[in-house]
Amino acid sequence: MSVRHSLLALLEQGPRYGYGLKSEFEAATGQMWPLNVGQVYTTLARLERHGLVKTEVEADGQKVYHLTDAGRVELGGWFSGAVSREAVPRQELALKLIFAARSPSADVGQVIQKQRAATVRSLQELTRLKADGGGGTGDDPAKDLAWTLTLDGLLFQGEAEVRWLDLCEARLAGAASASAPAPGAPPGAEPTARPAPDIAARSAQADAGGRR
Amino acid sequence: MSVRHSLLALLEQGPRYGYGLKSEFEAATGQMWPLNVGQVYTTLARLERHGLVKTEVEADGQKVYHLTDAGRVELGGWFSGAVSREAVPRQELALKLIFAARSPSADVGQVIQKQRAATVRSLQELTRLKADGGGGTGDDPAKDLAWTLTLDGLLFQGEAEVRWLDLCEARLAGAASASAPAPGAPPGAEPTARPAPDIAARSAQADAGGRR
DNA sequence: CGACACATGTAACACGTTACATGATTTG
DNA sequence: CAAATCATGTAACGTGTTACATGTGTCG
Repeated sequence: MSVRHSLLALLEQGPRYGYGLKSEFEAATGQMWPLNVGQVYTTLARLERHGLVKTEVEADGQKVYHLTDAGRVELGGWFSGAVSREAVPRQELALKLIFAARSPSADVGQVIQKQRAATVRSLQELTRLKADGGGGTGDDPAKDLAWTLTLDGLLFQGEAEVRWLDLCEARLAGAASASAPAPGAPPGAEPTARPAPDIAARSAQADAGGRR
Repeated sequence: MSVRHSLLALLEQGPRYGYGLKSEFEAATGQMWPLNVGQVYTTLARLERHGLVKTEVEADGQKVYHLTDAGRVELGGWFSGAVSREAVPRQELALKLIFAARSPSADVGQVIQKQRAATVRSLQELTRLKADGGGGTGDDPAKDLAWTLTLDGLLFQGEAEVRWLDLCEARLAGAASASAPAPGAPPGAEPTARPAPDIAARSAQADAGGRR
């Protein structure tokens, strides 16, 4: 759903070659998301099959793709509609924890720790990237924007994930102690989300090797 | 990647019928994720092709699926590895904003507002669901756990998304005023993420109709 | 009897992704 | 000249997803 619409967005600004779309896509995302040329052509073929795009063959055999009216409508629909988190990929991580919790062979706590460590590592990497200015050092403003938006998005997602993992850990510990009551643990004391700002800002040392 | 591994996890607890896996999957996720039976069979066929699952045909023609050693290894790998946000679906929303920002026909501000409104609505819906106790009213503890984890995950994701959208809005306003300098806007005053806790707790009234 | 749950599958499609094959043109 | 870039595409695979076709058994 993303490549598809992105190509339509690029074609909105005028007819292009398939190859050109690849470069433009990568330019627009600041090399954040490399795109295989092959995928451009397969996607264009599907778009053409759906009547969102039309092809014109030039004298030398090269093909120029351009948007149809239906394509313009589709693009408008993308821009005016919202992206839903529920519809999109089943939350794999939640699924994983659910099944890890009921698996005899898996240790949920460890699954959480593994994921948490990986996410924190990725957050540190992202903060580093952001501090570096995104590689381009300010040559292309569009690229910088793309980088900033993307990096921020990943950071926010990652921070939310870490907080969620912590909450899950607490919840699962509570569930475990419910079946085998822990000493001095008052029932009904539900674990709650604690605010955990600046996760990514914490030093690598503090987290290296994982907590616990 | 999710259904695949979930089925392996279910088969870890013993051989099952394809149909039974569907019910168990839905029971495990508390009906959070309905699963088409057809997909169970197609997925099982793929798993068998990869040698992660084996079939035994009973006298009456019914098939029993069970895990192979390779399947057990694969499952272990799932549990012990981390899920990466970068690899998984290209952040569609970021992509959308990037292309909306450079599209003459789209109004980025409006795209952001639309998405924000939808996300806030979904957050309210989620909080409502959570308050309701997840439909099951405590009959099945596994189901409650699944619901809690999932709902919390969606809540955290959604809250992060709203905060990110706000940040994007500020950034884009800054970028716009950079090309056409706003009066009294000191350059170098970078917009920053403000903490925005309890977004979902805000009343529906306050947000109905969108801000602005 | 008829509806419903159990049980099995196929066909078809969408999207993403990679690997491979081919050739023209440009440029160091 | 050789390498890189421009340019086009096909084949194949993985995953998710839906719609359809078929049959058995059970229970009201």
